[in-house]
Amino acid sequence: MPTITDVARRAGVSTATVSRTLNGKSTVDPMLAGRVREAAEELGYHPNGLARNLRRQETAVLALIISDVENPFFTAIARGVEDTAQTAGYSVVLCNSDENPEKERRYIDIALQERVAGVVLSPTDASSSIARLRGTPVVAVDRPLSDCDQVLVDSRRAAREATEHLIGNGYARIGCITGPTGVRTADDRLAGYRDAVGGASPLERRAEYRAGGGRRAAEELLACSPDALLVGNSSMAVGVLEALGKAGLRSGRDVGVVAFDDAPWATLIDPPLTVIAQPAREIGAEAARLLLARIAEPDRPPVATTLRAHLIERGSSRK
Amino acid sequence: MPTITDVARRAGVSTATVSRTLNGKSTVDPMLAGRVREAAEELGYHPNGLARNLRRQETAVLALIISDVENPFFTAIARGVEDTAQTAGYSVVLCNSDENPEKERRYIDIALQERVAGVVLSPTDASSSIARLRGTPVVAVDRPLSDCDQVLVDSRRAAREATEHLIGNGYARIGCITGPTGVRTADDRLAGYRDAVGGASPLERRAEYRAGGGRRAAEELLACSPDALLVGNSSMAVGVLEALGKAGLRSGRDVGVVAFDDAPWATLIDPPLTVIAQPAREIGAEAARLLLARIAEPDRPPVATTLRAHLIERGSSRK
DNA sequence: CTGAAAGCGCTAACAG
DNA sequence: CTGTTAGCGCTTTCAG
Repeated sequence: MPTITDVARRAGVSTATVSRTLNGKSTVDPMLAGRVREAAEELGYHPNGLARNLRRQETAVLALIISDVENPFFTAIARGVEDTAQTAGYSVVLCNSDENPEKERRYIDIALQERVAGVVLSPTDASSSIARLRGTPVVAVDRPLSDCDQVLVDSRRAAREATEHLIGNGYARIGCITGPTGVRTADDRLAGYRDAVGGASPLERRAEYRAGGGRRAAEELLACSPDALLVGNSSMAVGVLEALGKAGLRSGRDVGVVAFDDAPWATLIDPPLTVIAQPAREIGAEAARLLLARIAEPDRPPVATTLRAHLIERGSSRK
Repeated sequence: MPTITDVARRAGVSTATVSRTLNGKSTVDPMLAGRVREAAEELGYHPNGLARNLRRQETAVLALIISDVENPFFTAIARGVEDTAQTAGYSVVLCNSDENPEKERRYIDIALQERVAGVVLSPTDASSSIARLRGTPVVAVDRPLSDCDQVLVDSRRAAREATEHLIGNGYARIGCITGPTGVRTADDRLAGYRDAVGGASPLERRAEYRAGGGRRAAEELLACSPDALLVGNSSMAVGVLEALGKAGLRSGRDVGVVAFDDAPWATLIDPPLTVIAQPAREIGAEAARLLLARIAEPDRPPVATTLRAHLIERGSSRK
């Protein structure tokens, strides 16, 4: 791979001139500039970003570490981050920690080693890996991280409201299927559910935030004949709905269902799924804004933004 | 941020010793090694990957540039790539080109600049940006790229079979909704459709590979009263099904529907959606394997793998 | 087994 | 406006 020296030699100028031309920093004689560009073109020269960044001590790339690429909620966040980062001249690379603290740690280390300008993280656990991040701007999304910027959603309240909505619609034995213990959103959603039903209930189940988790939890819970279910996310909802179908139960009429996340398919099913829509893209956009702000001004106090989720009432929560 | 020099000073050794200790390359006196590790720990030292890679002239990261993060087909590919890359000790960063050649170009440049070990790409167009990649191992997925390793799916045949399946089930006015001209999978799917219906048809529509595109195309096509629809991907299918619903048409009975990609929700709707399932994860895994092979042996001739999609017959293609 | 020193490719003073 | 030069932080000969 050709280097700046090759280009310089070929154009008959110094490396400094090549650098200046290609970066458009200082002004360069148009003729030399022409020669440089030509030489670069002919050689198929690509600046070595490693060297450049090493020298400049900065990168225009942001890392986004999310816990599940296959979850539309997180990909929507990714879009939000990306859109606002792009317009600010940053690129974003996405890493999938897969809800796995070990993989998360690996990606954090990589982000650190590659000296990205900042990282947006949906932490798998509340604290562990954050310690490593000292020094690099970070913002947490979806789940809290002590002492840093964060963009959260008021899950607890949303869960409570959704449960109250079910109660208001005449459901009396409401179950809750949520994510694993320790995952903050899962805990919060359970807490909100309890707020509404008046404390812990035997109709609570925890499982992976995936279709399989939802299915297993629902199958188990169905033995207790609940008449409604609050479901922790849309992946789980897929499993829950499958389980309902297999048991010959119709959502709404037999078992009221409300799930977090407004999946694209929510209106396609019959009855359409009542959901708690989270402003995922906006979460991403806000996270990117906070990150950019922190990069610009590393010492400002951390800010926590909490966005609101809102209930979209559809058929699955009406008898 | 502390450097290797800081660590060396604190441990009272040379930078060379620090490097050796931390990389476990050569053997180092256990006592010195202990001091080094301790110093590194205390300082919160993270090796600067930029410097390291610059020196070593290699990175253990792969770039995966896909055309739509919000499309489950591509995220499944991502999982496939990631899983096999991980086990080989590589990490993968994901970039979303958003079907935008401009963004694709940016990400390719970044990948090159950061000197990633290789890139997996689902190209937005057949050739343009590839030229830049000379020198870096690349494998194309989902869509072809001249002169390089690729992992494709036999879309044309799958589309033909799906259309024949509809014909076999008694549908006679079959429409086709596919992606934009120039996107190879879109062209292939249309070609397969034509193979089955015996040539170009007035019931063809092209649109963005998104829900909105599917919806608009379907609304338009519905004016021609087709009795069945072959749909280019699952995002489009969402829009198509919405349009059907709005028009009071039931899939299967009124309008047969087959769509590419087995979305998780396909079995949730009524009737369940007949799909052409593509082995997305396997595509990713195979792409990663090819890439790794090429990294190891840059001069071997390009290989093209074609995987088969298969029809999963469900209710939406039966009257 | 350890240290000194060179250099990866680039940018940014600093002179000219 | 252009060239010379000194590193950015790290690894890796080469001596000791």
